Amino acid sequence: MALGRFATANRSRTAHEYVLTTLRSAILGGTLKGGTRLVQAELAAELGVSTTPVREALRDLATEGLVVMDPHKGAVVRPLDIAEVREIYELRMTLEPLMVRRMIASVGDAHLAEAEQLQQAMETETDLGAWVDLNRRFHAIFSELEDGSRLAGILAGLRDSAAPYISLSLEARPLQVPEANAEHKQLIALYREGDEAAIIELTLQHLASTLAAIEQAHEAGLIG
Amino acid sequence: MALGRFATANRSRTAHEYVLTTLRSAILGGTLKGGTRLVQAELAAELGVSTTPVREALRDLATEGLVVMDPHKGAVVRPLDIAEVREIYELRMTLEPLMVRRMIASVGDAHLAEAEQLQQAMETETDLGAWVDLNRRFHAIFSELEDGSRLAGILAGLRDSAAPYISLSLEARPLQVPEANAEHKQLIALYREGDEAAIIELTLQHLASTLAAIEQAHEAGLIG
DNA sequence: TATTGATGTTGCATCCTATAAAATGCATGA
DNA sequence: TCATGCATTTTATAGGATGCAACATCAATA
Repeated sequence: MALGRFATANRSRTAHEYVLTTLRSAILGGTLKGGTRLVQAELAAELGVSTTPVREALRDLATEGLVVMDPHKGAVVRPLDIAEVREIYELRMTLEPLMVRRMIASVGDAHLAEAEQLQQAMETETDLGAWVDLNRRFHAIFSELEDGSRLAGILAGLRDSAAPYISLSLEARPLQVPEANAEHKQLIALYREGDEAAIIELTLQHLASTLAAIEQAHEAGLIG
Repeated sequence: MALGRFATANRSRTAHEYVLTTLRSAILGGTLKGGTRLVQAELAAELGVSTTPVREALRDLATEGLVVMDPHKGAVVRPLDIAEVREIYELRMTLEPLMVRRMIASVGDAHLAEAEQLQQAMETETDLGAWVDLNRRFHAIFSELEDGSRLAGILAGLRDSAAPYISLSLEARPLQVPEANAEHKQLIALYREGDEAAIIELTLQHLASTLAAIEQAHEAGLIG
């Protein structure tokens, strides 16, 4: 099942946590596609732990919404359909503005400098997987400002659920990358100015264009 | 710890599910108060299962946000503070209108008749615990119309998290009950008419007044 | 203050049981 | 005779119990 790539870069405090983060990365990154059966014994053997922490991790992913579990039947990677992606984006477009307002209040120069560094790295990054990872870290800088709040948790869950689709969409239409780079640059500038309305507008526009790209890729048959 | 009252009325398919629903009810109903330590061995003995399903249930509750778990430290019932209650209501006031729009589209006469029955039962109910349960079932009729959607899941989580506070607030200010009864009656009428704007307005007003009641009870020192 | 030891509790591995789905055999009807 | 439906067995896999090891906490001591 080729989880080794994820399994190595991971020094968790507990086996359960290790399995959880490994599986989550594999699902979000698209390595584990929707519909894949997740057999406890197989995963345990592959990751070098017993089935107990694997079961716990699968349950966590189930309540997070990334896998589906039925009693005595087992766990399956949740196969999102396009309707659910649309709902996720509807909710994000409703909630992200609230998040923006809070982040403006708590963002500092250090954060913006860090964001700028990542932004520049993304400009020159050619590997798509690496770019996606940088992108995640970029947005994490802002999200972590409000870490621990309900809103941040909900949005994180929504973003995670749509992440596999974004990866696929980027593969299908790589020209989205320069667009996103430009938007990130603009975003930093707007945060420097503290222009709330403009940030919200840019955010909504970014979400709308991402959803449009996913839908196009879906209609073209590039996404299940 | 007196979980027996919940433990009996529960015929789950798995021990894990049984523990999960039992603990959740106890937390939502206020039997297990915020800050209470949840020791796996104790719970297992009390519920007549081993520690394995208990741990799984605790993890579920942790990702639901009802308990906090630290590695090797254990689980504690999450002590909500008033700030978090405010955030929950802010989010609900943002999201419930979306939910209303969907529910109007899918509600039928049978649902409204069922809601009316519950509404009438609540008019005459004197026991507070029983009233709270009827209230939950009343709102569940509407929520279940959209069951399975992301939005419904998020809202269910938010409502659950605030539930202990609502219980406490009702105990502190029982006059909220007739108010709520009147609002429920009005709600049914508005759904019959399909008046979207009015339903949303009433919903927001209901949320605002509930939050105000909780805050008053909090300021009066009746709520931790 | 730092260190060490005792204690309680979690976390994990192993073994066993319960369950659901698949496979097999049998009977019945065309 | 063959196909089809039903009952029964088999097998794969999830769920649960138990025992032990790892860890955090706190108290006692230097």
